[in-house]
Amino acid sequence: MRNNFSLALKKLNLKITPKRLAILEILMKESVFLGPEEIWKKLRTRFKKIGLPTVYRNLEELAEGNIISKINHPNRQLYYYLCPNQSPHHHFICLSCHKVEDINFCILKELEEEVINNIRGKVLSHILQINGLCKECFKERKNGL
Amino acid sequence: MRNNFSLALKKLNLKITPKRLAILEILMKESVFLGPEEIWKKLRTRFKKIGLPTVYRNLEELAEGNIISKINHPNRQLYYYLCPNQSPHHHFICLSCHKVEDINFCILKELEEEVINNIRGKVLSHILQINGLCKECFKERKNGL
DNA sequence: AATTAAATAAAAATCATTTCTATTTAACAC
DNA sequence: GTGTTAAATAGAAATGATTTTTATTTAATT
Ligand SMILES: [Zn+2]
Ligand SMILES: [Zn+2]
Ligand SMILES: [Zn+2]
Ligand SMILES: [Zn+2]
Repeated sequence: MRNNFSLALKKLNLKITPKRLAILEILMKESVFLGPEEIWKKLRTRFKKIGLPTVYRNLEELAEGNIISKINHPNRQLYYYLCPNQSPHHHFICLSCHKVEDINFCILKELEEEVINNIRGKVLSHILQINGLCKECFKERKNGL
Repeated sequence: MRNNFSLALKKLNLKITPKRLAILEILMKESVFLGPEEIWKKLRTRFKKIGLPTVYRNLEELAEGNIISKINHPNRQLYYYLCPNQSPHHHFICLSCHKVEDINFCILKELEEEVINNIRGKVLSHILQINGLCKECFKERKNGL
């Protein structure tokens, strides 16, 4: 996987730096979305010198290059997620525990058809995200915990 | 329509203030999404005393009450839109001229089915938005204008 | 080893948004 | 209309996540 990352970074003309790889490794281990500050804290256990702006910058570049995906959180802060699933799909995020799960369909085709036929414009990007409570968090809330 | 607004505000236990109605009137006239500062500038032609925090607060309350809808802009700033279309649907926004157009389908049903069957959690909210160029802006860009 | 452009640390700035407090106003009862 | 009360507001100030800046370091290439 480290090799895949290196390859992906090469393709984007991003240098393969230890910190960049560490950010990807941290994200890869997680099934929840993480914010820049959380990632920074984890990085600081491995690097004695690492600035928060470096984390912000790298996350932005990686998202720009579609290696990681940005989460649309209601609190409007930045969160990122590295999805192992390569096929086009969308995400369910748990607002309680931050777990990300795949929604196994992508509506891009239908959307583009609609936009071409009715709006006669061009699609540049689309957001589809479901916010809710995962199985475990929903159960807990039902039980009043 | 002013009466409809008053009724809607009543239902939300929000007082019917001139400024609140003015914000709704401004948004109703527009086919583009507007930011708090743009709305504030328009309001200042009618009210000599009006604070920007009042605009922010009101927009938030109106969005919370589903009278207006929040736009998900890539620049992550706040924008709002008052849609005349009451039926459940989603929006195409033009990143160039800020026009909002309706996408005439809502995928809430399919999403909930997927979440119930596969994720076994609860849907609290969902975002579907298409960002692109409207007919006019797309034409302009094609022509290299 | 030398070269060069990209990446980084650290400090500082930014600026959209929110909070705070004293004052005003809408809604309601009389 | 007058009085009462809770909500709304103005204005000033604070907030804090994110971005910018600049000098230094490092990855990649020769
Ligand atoms: Zn995924
Ligand atoms: Zn959860
Ligand atoms: Zn347009
Ligand atoms: Zn609409």
